[in-house]
Amino acid sequence: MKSYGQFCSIARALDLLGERWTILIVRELLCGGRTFGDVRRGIPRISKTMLAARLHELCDAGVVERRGAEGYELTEAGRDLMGVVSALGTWGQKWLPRESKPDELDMDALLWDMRRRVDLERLPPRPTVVRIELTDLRRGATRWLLLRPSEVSLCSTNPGFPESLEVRTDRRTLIAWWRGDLSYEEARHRGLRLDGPPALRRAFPRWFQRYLFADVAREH
Amino acid sequence: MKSYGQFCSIARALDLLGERWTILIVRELLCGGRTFGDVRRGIPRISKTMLAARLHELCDAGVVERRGAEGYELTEAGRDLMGVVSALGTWGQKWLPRESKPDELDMDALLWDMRRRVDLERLPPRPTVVRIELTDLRRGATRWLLLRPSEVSLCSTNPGFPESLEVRTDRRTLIAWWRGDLSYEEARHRGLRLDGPPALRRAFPRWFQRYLFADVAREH
DNA sequence: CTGTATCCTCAAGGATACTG
DNA sequence: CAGTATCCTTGAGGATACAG
Repeated sequence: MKSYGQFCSIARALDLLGERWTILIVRELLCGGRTFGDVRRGIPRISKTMLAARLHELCDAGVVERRGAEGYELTEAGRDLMGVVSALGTWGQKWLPRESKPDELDMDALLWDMRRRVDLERLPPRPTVVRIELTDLRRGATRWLLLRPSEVSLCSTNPGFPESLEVRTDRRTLIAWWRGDLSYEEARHRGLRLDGPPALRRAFPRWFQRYLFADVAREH
Repeated sequence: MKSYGQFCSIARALDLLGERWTILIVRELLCGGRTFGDVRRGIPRISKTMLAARLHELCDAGVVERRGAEGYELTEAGRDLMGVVSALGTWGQKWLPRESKPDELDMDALLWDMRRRVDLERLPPRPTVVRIELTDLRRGATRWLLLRPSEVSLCSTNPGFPESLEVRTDRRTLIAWWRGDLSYEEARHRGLRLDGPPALRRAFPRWFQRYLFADVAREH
C-alpha cells in the first residue's frame, strides 16, 4: 500500500499498521500467539502468503522479532501496541451494534478465543472433554475442547477421551454470551443447552473468562 | 473491502475504520475540520470521490452526521474515537523513526496543521502575515499565513497585507521542529531563518502549539 | 508444519468530466 | 465549492504448486 505521505504520526503509524490483517496479527501475538500456526488459527481467513508477508513487514518495522523455531515475539514497541489494540476493541464494544450476521462469522476464530480464555485455575483436576455442537450448522459444526489444568486443546475430531459435557447452541447465542451481550442465564434461556453431570454443568460457565472486552460498558 | 468476518470487536471496528483514509478523515474531524474542503486540505492526496465515499460510510455507521451546508459533524461515537486516534499518534511518536524522506511528505498537510495549531491568544493584535519559504523546493514552495486573533488563514498567494515576517527553512528542519524532534533553538541552528522585526522574530515560536503529539516522550 | 514462488483475478480507487 | 457518474488502471492478495 502506498504511504500516506504525511508527517503526522497517526498517518505514519497507519502506513505500517493500516494494511489489511496487520492489526489482527498484532492482536494474536498480544494474546499469546507464538507460532505461524497460532496466528493462523486466530485469523483463519488469512492466506499463508499474506501472513508471511505481513510478519516480514512487522519484523522490518521492529515490532516483531523472529525467534527461529519458537516462532515470533513482539518487541517492546510491539507490546506497546496494546494501547492501540485495546482502544479499538473498547470502542467497538461500546459503539458497534451487538448483532452481526453469524453466517459471516468465523466460528473457528471464536472457538480459538475460547481455548485461550480458559481459566486454568478453575478447571477440574482430571481431563475434561467438552463437545460443542453448533446447532444451526449442518456439517463440520462440532468441535471438542480438551481441558486440563496444564493446557487446553481445541480439536475438530474427538481427541480420544470420553466426552464429559456437551454444549448445544446456535451460533448467535454462543457469540452473544461470549461477547458479553448476554449473561450466561440469558444464553441458557435463549437456547444454549448443556448435557452432562450436574456438577460439571454448574461449573462450566466459570471455566471461561469470556471475551477480553466482554465487560466493557455499552453506549449503543 | 471485505469484512474480516470475526466476532471480535477489534476486527469489527476495523471493518469500518480499517479502510484506507478513514482514520485520517476522523482525525481531521476531531481536529476541528467541519466541511468537505476542510478535510481535503488536511489530506491533500485523497481524491474527491474517495472522500465522499468514506464520509458516506462513516455516516451510515453512525460516526458522522451530515449537517447540510455546515458540513459534517462527529456523533458521540465519533468523538469517542479520540481514544483510538490518540493511541495511534502516541505510539507512532514514541516508536517510529524520527526521519522520513521529506520528498514524500506533503507540505500542504503540514502547513494546514500549523494553521490550526496557532494559539490565537498569543498573536499580536494587528494582522500579521508570515511568508514561509521552503528553501529546498524549487517552485510553489511559498505559502502565507495570515494571523489574526480572530482567525488564521493559509494562502498560496500573498493575501494582500504587507509581509510582516519571513521564515526560510528546508522541509526537514520545519518538520522536525513541528513534530517536536527538535527544539526551536535546534531548528534555528539547523538553518531555520527568520527575517523581520526583532520583536516579531522573538514572538514567532510562541504563536504555535506545534504538532499535537510533539511532547510525547520518545522510546526510539 | 512453515513457509516461498508464480500466476491471475477482481475490485479499490485515481482521473476525468459533468451537475447543482 | 461540493459533490456524482463513468471509465480504466494497477496492484493487493487469493489460489496453487513447490520446498525445506
